Amino acid sequence: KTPLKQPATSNSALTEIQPDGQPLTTPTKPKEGLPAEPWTPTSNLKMLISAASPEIRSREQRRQLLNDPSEEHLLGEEYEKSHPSRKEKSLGLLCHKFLARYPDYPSSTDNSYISLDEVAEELKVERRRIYDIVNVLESLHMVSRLAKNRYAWHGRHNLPKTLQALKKVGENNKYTQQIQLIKRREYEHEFDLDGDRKEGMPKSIASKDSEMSFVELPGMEFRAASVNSRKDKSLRVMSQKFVMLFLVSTPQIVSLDVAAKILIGEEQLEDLDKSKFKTKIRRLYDIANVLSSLQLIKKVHLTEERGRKPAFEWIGPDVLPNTQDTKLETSSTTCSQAISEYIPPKEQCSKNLFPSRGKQSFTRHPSLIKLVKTIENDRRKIQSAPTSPVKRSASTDQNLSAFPSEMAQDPAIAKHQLEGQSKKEKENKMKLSRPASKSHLPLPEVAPKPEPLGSTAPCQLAALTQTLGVCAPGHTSVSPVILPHPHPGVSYAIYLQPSQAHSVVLQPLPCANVTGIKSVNSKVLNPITTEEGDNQIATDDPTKSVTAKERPPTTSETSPQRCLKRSQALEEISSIKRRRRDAESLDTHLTFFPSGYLIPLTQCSHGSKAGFSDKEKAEVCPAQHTAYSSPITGVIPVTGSELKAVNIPAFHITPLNIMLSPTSIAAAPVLGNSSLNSSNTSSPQIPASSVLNFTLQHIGLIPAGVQVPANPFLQHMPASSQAENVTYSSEKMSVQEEKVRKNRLHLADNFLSCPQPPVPKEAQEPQTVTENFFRTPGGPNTEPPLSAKSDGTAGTSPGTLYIPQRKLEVSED
DNA sequence: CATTCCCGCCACCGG
DNA sequence: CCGGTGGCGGGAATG
Repeated sequence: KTPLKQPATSNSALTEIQPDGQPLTTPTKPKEGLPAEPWTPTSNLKMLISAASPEIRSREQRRQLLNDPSEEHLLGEEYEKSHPSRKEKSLGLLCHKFLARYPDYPSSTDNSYISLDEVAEELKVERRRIYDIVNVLESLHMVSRLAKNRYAWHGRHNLPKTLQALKKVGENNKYTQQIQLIKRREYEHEFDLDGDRKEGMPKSIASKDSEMSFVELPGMEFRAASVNSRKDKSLRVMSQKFVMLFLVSTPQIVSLDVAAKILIGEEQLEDLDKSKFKTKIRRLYDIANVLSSLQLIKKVHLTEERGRKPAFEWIGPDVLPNTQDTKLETSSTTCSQAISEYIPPKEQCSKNLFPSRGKQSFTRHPSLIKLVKTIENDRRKIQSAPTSPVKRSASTDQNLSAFPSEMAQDPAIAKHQLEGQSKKEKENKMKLSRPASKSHLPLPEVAPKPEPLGSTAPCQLAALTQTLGVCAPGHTSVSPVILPHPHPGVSYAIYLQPSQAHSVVLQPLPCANVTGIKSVNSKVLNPITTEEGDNQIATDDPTKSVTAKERPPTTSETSPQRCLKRSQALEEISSIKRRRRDAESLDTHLTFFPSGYLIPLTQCSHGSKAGFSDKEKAEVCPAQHTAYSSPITGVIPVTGSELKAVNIPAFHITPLNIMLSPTSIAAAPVLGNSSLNSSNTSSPQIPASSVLNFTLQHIGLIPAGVQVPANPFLQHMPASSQAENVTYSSEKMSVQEEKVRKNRLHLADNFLSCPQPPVPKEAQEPQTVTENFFRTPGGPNTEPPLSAKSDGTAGTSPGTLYIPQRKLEVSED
């Protein structure tokens, strides 16, 4: 109804102009015109949000009619025309607005109370919608019900505890297993089209968890006391369960359908009541939207066989496994967070984003907006692309550090800066910040689809792998890069599905920059992936193959791991079995990934996002997506790393001449400790110099590109280089830069994520190692290197390693 | 057509 | 019994 209305347009224009006025005037009721709400503090925020919000951004490509061939900036934005747009009424946006009203970390002094109808009125939405938001917030103990129409706002203060509690409960519920089971089941279905299959264990692990009711926090319950109603039903509980799923699963990614199945509680096989399932999904979307607004999760797409399926990735703070003292909790939560806590609550969001600039002006700054939009769009594209290849400009970070001036060019960078200035976490609210946050991981991730393996053994391998950072070898001149291991949640493996593989690889990236790389990768990978993947995967268990090869038996089946396995398996198989042409391709492939440094990444759970934030900034959001999308890339690196770690004989490796870098060495010990001891010693001698470079670069003392000499390893990669050249061609800036960039990209791409197994305690060791390693250069502990996280990224240069922010943080602590 | 998810009916329940 | 809550699912908007 009234899709386009002139009047509306006018209104909108006005609205836009108004600094605060809600950009969205009530569509339904034209009468009120623009209510000038007293949004003082938040108004700016809103604007920002609206501007930044992905939804709005593309918004229908805005009138094509109008054209605005060039610029746009404000103009483009201004006439949105679409008032009634559904997106503008989305729960996510509404939630943003809601959140903007309250400080993330309200000081005890300010008592913020929430009056539902008041809020509803102000936000101009039906009360019903507010309930949706409040209910999930309540599930996180960010608010508590005081009385009838009244809630108390606690902000994120309780978040750490709540998450911890939820995680604990989730573990008790054996959600991990349930997830596994469901995935396996799915997998089976897929594979055995016919269904049937004897099914090893159709019934789930009885988790009679049944409905656990609402998880309360120690300090909180009494609050609600009198008016509190028990028996909370769905949304609240559902929300908690949903969060639990993220907290317990290793790649902290949960697909909607899996979540729905688990939440339905029914595991009983397939009685998937279709309608029930649908309803559940609907609810999950509601919850997810709110959680997304809270920056706790973000939407991703798992590329799976048959297309992609919606899923969400946890991007919230890591929850420490062990509770220990309260103090710990608080502090542990990431330094940045802690810091943020103390930050003035008030301005939080938007303002912080652009501190240096006038906030308002900044907000409106056309270029900024544009950037945001662009980013968003890119991100979107990437995401949307079914099998989008990787793209992401790894270069971003480097550039930043190296050449600040260049920032302008890279949107990501710009963002980065912005964020950097402000406290990162805080601004999360803004959509702007969002993109940045996403990107934090430099490594591409692999989406895992655990199903295949069904097997059993828990995989420590994965853990190992994860633990170690895998380094993708740079190409040619590039110095070795170290990838920080993303933490558990961060990365995941992509499924390599046979079918997908092709597509993925082949498809060009939306992003120009990356494209080149991608294509290269694709070339190499394709052959293998495609064929092998299909055959292999379909046919046998990757695990088996792996094992045969020399893999440590223990591989587990975590989803990510599986991926790895698969990929590895593929590779191996291909190499061995399919020597024929495949072998060739393989070689190429191998070539492609010459050496890598393994760094032990600790999986420190503690890493806080804040740490990431830096990285995030550096990496544009798209990157992540990219990562996901490009399974291939990820696979390769992983393999290499794993191999090393495992001591796999690597014939594969051999050709490459992979050497163990210092990193690897460091890693070795870690590995041993962590779980499999397989190799440790195997590492060959590593040139000390490389290490130094590493460190130095890392620290930022040396420009990444510079360190060249050290890496002997990189030198070989004939095929790959060729590919690169070919693909890449096109224009280049300075050769060097380009190269670097490429490398980076490569690296990034390559870095696959290693899946992280849930290995709580062991992490410490690795961490320690890592820290020491890094510190060495710097000096005594202190965190000279990246010191502030902000620079970590910057410091990094092409060849440089990425240091995981977490580490830094950890070390700092 | 598939995915996302808004809208709002209407059952429930606390007061 | 009333009005606040919030389950629930149709079906519209989007992809």
